[in-house]
Amino acid sequence: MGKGDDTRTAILDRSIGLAAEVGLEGLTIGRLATELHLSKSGLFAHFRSKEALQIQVLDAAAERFVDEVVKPAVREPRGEPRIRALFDRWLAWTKSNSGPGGCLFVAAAAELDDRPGPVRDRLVALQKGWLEMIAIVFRTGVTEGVFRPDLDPEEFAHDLYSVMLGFHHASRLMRDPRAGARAQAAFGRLLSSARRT
Amino acid sequence: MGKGDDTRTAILDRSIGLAAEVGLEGLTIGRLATELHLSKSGLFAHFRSKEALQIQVLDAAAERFVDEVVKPAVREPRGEPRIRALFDRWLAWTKSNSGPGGCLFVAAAAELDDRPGPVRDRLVALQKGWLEMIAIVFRTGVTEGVFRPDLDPEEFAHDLYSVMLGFHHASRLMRDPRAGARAQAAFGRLLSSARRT
DNA sequence: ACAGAGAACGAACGTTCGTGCTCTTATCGG
DNA sequence: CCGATAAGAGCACGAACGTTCGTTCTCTGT
Repeated sequence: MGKGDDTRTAILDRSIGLAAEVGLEGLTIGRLATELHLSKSGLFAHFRSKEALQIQVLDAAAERFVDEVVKPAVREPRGEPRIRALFDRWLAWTKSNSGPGGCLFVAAAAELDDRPGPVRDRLVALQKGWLEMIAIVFRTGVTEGVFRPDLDPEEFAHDLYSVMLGFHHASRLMRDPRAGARAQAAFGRLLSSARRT
Repeated sequence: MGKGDDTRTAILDRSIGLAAEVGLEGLTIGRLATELHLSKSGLFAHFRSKEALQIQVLDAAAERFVDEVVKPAVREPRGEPRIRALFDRWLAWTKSNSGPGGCLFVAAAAELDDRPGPVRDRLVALQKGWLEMIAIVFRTGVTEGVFRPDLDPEEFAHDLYSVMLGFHHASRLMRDPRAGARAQAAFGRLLSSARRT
């Protein structure tokens, strides 16, 4: 504990925002130090390599994501309300993440596509966890009798993620004001095709 | 013209592959020169700045995309065959683009999300053109009477692009062998919901 | 009061970055 | 076959990169 942890938290905080803008590779220790009024070496000492920093940034972002998106959602009633909360909060997370940059995970996903290494491995693990979370929520909806039992929960998760990616693209890159409405519409169609008849 | 154009083409060729791997920012003149057995300065002379190189890389990739995806697709019959050809060839383009890296445009989209400048502007323009192309193909399907006239063609384009993004994510990052099948399934659902009853 | 740990500093390292020069070699029209 | 012109090499630059080092504070526990 103590002061060091506060600094570390502040570093990771800024890193998340910065990495969402310029990527995990574009994230630079020098710039980070300047913005936080630290020396490069002092900042560097908190992590012993840039790679370690990148991984910890991913972990910190995931922790925040769970707090802001997953936890509140699982407090909603099983079935449709819960999955809708998941979706709505994910949208809000992507929109905020404040200022520029969009969602760190989406940015990192494209960046680490084909660059093997521990950082990529960590991201894949986190994404797998998130997709599994969606699938689980869907499955509980099935056992509750509101979703069709003949559907593959993982495919549902995949499709939902596609909607989210489409939203990110339309809103962040294309700056399309209809992005939100379209994401909601696509989500609605996905839901209604998953509902038990 | 002469030899210079051959070199330029070779540079852009390698640049497209490299940029798909490491991004347009990660694309480096030094590495490019080494791989192509050129001097940094000799290579640099072809473009007068890195930014100009990045833009020309985007343009070159777009040109190739049109040749490999759009042109063959518009030779297909109007309506469903044409839009299916568009989709299938896009999938093939994303898979090949040979070796690692995936689709340059998807990578660039995430990278340039919130980084203003001429490169981003160029990418947005190209993406807008591509989305418009999808919408136009959809519209001709409407006038042919095979697609529902009450649907928004641009929304259809948006939804189709979402499917593509989902495929890219599942296949490139997650290395999910079911990515192709799921993309086809999602495409099938999108199509059947767009067909006239 | 003193020892030790933790946190941050400034300076420097070897590399690589993009970008300029100048100079030499190839190419091609008259 | 020659001379203009295009293409590329060679070299150097300032800046930024990640990383290491030795040092200096400021706490905390004994």
